[in-house]
Amino acid sequence: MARKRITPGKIRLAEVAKLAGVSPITASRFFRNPEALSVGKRARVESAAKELGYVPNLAARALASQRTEVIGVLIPSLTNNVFSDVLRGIYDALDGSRYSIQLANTRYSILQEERLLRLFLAQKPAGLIITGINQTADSRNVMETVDCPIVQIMELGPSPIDMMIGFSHFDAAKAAIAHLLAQGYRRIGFLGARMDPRVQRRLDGYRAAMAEAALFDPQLIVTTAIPTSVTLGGTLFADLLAKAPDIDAVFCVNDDLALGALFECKRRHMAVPEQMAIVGFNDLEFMASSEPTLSSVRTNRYEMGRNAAMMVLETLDGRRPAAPVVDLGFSVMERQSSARRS
Amino acid sequence: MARKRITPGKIRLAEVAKLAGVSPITASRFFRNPEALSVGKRARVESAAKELGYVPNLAARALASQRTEVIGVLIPSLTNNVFSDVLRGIYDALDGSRYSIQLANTRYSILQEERLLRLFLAQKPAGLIITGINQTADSRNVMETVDCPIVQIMELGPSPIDMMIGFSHFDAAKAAIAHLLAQGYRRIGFLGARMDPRVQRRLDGYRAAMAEAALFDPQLIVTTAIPTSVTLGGTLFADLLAKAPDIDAVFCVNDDLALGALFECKRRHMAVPEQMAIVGFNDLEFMASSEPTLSSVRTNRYEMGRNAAMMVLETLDGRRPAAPVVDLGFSVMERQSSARRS
DNA sequence: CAATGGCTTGGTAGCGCTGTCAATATCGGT
DNA sequence: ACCGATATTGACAGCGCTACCAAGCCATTG
Repeated sequence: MARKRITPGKIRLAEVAKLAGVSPITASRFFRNPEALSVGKRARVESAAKELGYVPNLAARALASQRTEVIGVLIPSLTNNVFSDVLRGIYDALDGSRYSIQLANTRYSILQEERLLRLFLAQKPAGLIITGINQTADSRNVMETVDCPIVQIMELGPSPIDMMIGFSHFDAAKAAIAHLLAQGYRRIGFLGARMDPRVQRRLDGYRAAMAEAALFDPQLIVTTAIPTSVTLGGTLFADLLAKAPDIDAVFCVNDDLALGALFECKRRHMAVPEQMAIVGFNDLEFMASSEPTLSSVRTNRYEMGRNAAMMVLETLDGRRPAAPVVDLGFSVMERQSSARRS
Repeated sequence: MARKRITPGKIRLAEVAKLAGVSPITASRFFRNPEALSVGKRARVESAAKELGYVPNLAARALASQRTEVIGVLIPSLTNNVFSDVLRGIYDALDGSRYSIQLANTRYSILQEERLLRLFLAQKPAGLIITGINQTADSRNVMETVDCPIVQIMELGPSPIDMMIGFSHFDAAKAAIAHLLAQGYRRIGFLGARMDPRVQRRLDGYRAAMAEAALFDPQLIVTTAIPTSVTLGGTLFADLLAKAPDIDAVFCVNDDLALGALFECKRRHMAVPEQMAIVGFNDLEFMASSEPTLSSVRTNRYEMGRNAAMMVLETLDGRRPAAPVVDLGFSVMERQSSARRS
């Protein structure tokens, strides 16, 4: 026969309830919905809990209530600064709430993503934040059957699973090119790395803008599947120059590439922007303080993370967010590196 | 009387056991220690689980076993690239294991850290990874009484709580200064931001190296509590030049500051390294591809995270790691920005 | 004054799994 | 063929909390 597995010093809800002179269930209610208690008992339970240093056992709570207080977050990369900003927003928004974060890294693989998704959803998360709109069909199915708020972040698309917050990468890239065209640049190269779906859409935006201006030329495009880096920016820029020596500007799908291109220009003693204009994407902090300062497309990454988490919280609170799809927009930061052609 | 709360479609361990023709407890054992089963039953349980798509309920497991399969990770910042590298190492090491990560951000506050620590430890984590060696006395007490592997990362110190992996920030800074001295630089400035304990120790290393060379001068030091950024690097460097216009080199406590200083030099048309040598810290990727390339102290951040997680895993497996304290060292990457003085 | 209804509180059972120990099967050695 | 030792398997209870229902309490109402 199994023995009583008594746990000596541990403080359980029952101990708090006894000290407060109420039933365990009333004490339990105090932690979930204090409003439901009479003022007197509320105070008694509160002080008893504090006196004993009670910390609820989350596993027991999850088992009994059949739900957890965990919000799953799926992002494709931990290295990319873009996602660290988003993450910071999410953590900040959830700070102080009773929810915690379960983070996983899909490494830009939608199959990996699907696997992680199943893993997460099996534990009944309170909510889910997932990157992008390119999930596998199975992933979508799983998400549609599950009953928890889901926010897709980073971009916008036609059929949100539940909620969505992001901006149009196509429009953002197009606006960057429009800026360069307005400044008088004509042979505008394109540098792309990693080529994930969002980068792909930036390429589409570039292509559309160039085609509209009747300036499109496939020779101007250099891309690679290799993950981005400053060094890679230099290499790709060199490749581009080899293919199209007559370019007068380059649009980089992110700021690391742009910085690499800038350094490569310096190495070749090419004047920026006189001989070569450069525009990046994301507007990381350093873009505003380089020499020359680098133009970029500002995206609101921190707000994206923060709002996504807040949308989840609101839904969990029963208050449906004002809009299920939020466009955070972007703005082209026009700096020295793309100033008007002399 | 309470009703049977039956959950219709859900697959529980009992269902798997029934299909496999074994008792639930045997099925349970399969998931925790397959070796303990006979080959036949092992195969039967395995195929039954796969057929039903069984996913264990972690909350129930945690409640019954009185422990979780979560490794807590406490880091001071989500923005700092340094920590994203460490995190990536941790995630990579734990990928495929049954453990998951619970991440929290202390925001460089040891009080915040203590609060998060209590929160974590109350849920009985399988292990803990914590940044640095400057915890509050209470934090230390809590950690010493708890029974789980704990790894302190990022630096080394005299009295590890349990395990420790890092390097000497003091020695690393001293080596950077030694390099500059060897190259013939004499008036070497110091730029510091955030000034967390590790940065402080780098300052100590700088001070010691300069004092040994009889070149120490407090006028050469510029620090601030403001979080680091490239822009700040430019600003601090300008401050330093105002205080000590005769400096011939500058040691920056991180690479962002170094990059900012480089840009400021360019803005002032100061030749690097002819008029001003620059050395950074951490050796982020871009340091090797800037123009000129920037010297820095390479630290093994990814390995630090990876090894820390592996040390936890080994301990949980009952295999005590070879060494409880690991010094990952550093290396001074000598590049153009600190080449010999002409 | 009984009936009604809202607010609070409590009792009971069970969420899905595993720790402990006991029982049974297997095996080599004498 | 018997013994003890080892490898497998099973029974039971309970981890700490909450869902559900019921009951108690009080004020209001016809």
